[in-house]
Amino acid sequence: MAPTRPTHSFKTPCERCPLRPLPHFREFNEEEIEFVSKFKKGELAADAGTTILVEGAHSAHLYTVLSGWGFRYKTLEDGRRQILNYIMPGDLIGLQGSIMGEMQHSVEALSPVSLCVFERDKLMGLYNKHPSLAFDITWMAAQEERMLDEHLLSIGRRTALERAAYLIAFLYQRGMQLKLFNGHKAIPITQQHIADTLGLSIVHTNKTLKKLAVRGLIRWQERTCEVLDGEQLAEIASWDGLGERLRPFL
Amino acid sequence: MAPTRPTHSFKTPCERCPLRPLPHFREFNEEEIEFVSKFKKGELAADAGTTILVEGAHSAHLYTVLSGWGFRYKTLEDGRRQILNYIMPGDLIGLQGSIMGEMQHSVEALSPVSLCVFERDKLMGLYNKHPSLAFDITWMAAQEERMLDEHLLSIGRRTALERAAYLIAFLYQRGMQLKLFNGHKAIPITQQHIADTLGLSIVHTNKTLKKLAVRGLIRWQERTCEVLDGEQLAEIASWDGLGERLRPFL
DNA sequence: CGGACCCTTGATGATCCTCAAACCCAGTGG
DNA sequence: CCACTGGGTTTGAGGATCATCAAGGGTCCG
Repeated sequence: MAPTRPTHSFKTPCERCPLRPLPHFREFNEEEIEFVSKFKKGELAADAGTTILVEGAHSAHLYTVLSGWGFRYKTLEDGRRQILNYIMPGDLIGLQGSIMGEMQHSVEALSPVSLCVFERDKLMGLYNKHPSLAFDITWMAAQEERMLDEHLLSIGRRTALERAAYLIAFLYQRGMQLKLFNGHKAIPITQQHIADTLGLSIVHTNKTLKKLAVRGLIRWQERTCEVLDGEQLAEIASWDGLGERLRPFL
Repeated sequence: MAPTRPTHSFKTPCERCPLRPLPHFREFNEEEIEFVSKFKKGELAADAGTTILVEGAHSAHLYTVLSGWGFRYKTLEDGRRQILNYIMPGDLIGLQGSIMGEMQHSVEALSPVSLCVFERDKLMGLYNKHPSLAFDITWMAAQEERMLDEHLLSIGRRTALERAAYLIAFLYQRGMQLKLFNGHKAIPITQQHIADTLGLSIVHTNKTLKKLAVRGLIRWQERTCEVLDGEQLAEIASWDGLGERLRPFL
C-alpha cells in the first residue's frame, strides 16, 4: 500500500486525443479543443496500486483520465475503507480539491493509468472564456452525483446479491461505453475492492460472488472479474442502466 | 403519500432575500443580485409531505430552497426507499434534471417549504454572462458530491449506532449554519426517515436511537429529534464536521 | 523456498430484519 | 361526546443475514 510516486511522460496533443473519436463523447469545435490544449499542462502515468491523490491534500492540479481504471475512496480513522466510485477514461478527478481547496477523498489506480494534467489556476479562466466548457464541468459533476445516488440506493437498500450484481453491471456498462474490453469483458478488480464498495466483509463478498458465478453470470480469473451476462446482472439488481446520452470531457 | 400540488405565492425581491444576511453565505455584488433577480421567475410554497419533484419527470425549472426542510430519495421497483440527502435553505434542487433532462430522484418536503423558481432555459445564459455564478453552481454540485461521499462512507462502513450519530450530527450542523433553530434544536423528521437514510429497518432504527437517547444525546418529541449534544454525536461517528467555508447560492 | 497477496470454505456468534402486538395522539365522522 | 382510524413510536421473539475467526490452497516473486 506504500504510495508510489507517479511519473511524468510525453504529451499527446488534444487534437489527436484517443478519446475524442469514441462515439460515447460529444463532438467539440476547434476553438474548444484549442483552449483545452492550452489548458493542459502535461501528462502523468501511474502504476497499478499507486495513490494518485490523497485525502487532505491541497492539489494544485485537475486531471482527466486518459486510460486505465481507478477508484475514489474514503477511510475512517480505524482503517475501515469505503470505495465511493470508480474512475475511467474521460473522467475528471480532483475537481472537489480544485474548487473547494482540500481533497476529501483519495484516488488510487487499479490498472496502469495515464492522466492529463490541468492547472487549477486556469480554471477560472475557463469559466470566463468558455461557457460551454464550464457547463461541461457542471455536467460531469451532476453525472457523478447521479452515480453516487445510485450507489447509495444500492448500499442502503439492495441485498448483498443485488448489490454485487448492480456493481458489476455498472462497471461492465461503463467499460462497454468506453470500449475498454478486448475479447473477454474483464474488470481489473479484486474481491477486496468489491467488498469495500458494497460495504460487506470480504468473506461474505466471496460467497455472494460465488452465487453469481454458479448462475453463470460472471467468472473470476486472475485478479479480474469476467462478465458473462451483463444484462441479467442488471436485471437481478432491477437496475435501469446508464442510458446512452452523449457526454463531454476535457 | 398522494402528491399534493404545490401552490404559488408572492415574490420576494432578491435584494431583500432573507438568506443573504446569513453569515454562512458569501456576499454578492449588485450585478450578480440583479442578474439572479431576472433569472428568478417566481415562488412556490409546498406543505409538509408534498412531493416537489418526481423521478422520471422532465422539469422545466430549477429551484432554490428559501425556507423549510426536505429530502431527495430514490426507490426500487418494489418500494424500498433510500433517502439520498436533505435539502435546506440555499440548496439548489432540480439541477440534474435541468442539465441532463430527466430527474433521477424525487424530492419531498419535510416541513412547509418555500422555493424560488428559475427557468431552466435561462441557465445557458447564466453560463454565458455570469461566469462567477456559473462557478457557484459547480461549487454547489461539488459540495453535494462531498456530502454524498460522506453518506456513502457512513452507510457502507459505520455501525448502526455510528450511522445514526453521524446523521443527526450532520443535520444538526447544517441547521446551525443556517440558524434554523430557535431555542430547542429540533429536527423535523420521523424515525421512518432516519431508517430510510441509514439503510436500516424502522424497528432497529428505533432501538438504535433509544441508545443515543439513554446516553442523553438526543430526545425524541412529537415527530422531531431534539439534539442535546451535537459534539458528542459527531465524536461517536468519528466525523470531522462540515467545516466553516462560506458558500454561495442563487 | 519463504512470504505476500488473493481466493476459498467452514464454524460460530453478533447484528439486523420480520412479524406481531400494543400504546399514544390527532383527526374524523357519527 | 365517543368510536374509529391512521400515523408514529415502542417492545419482544425468532430467524435470516452478515461479520469474525480460523485454516488451507493457489500464484507470483524475491
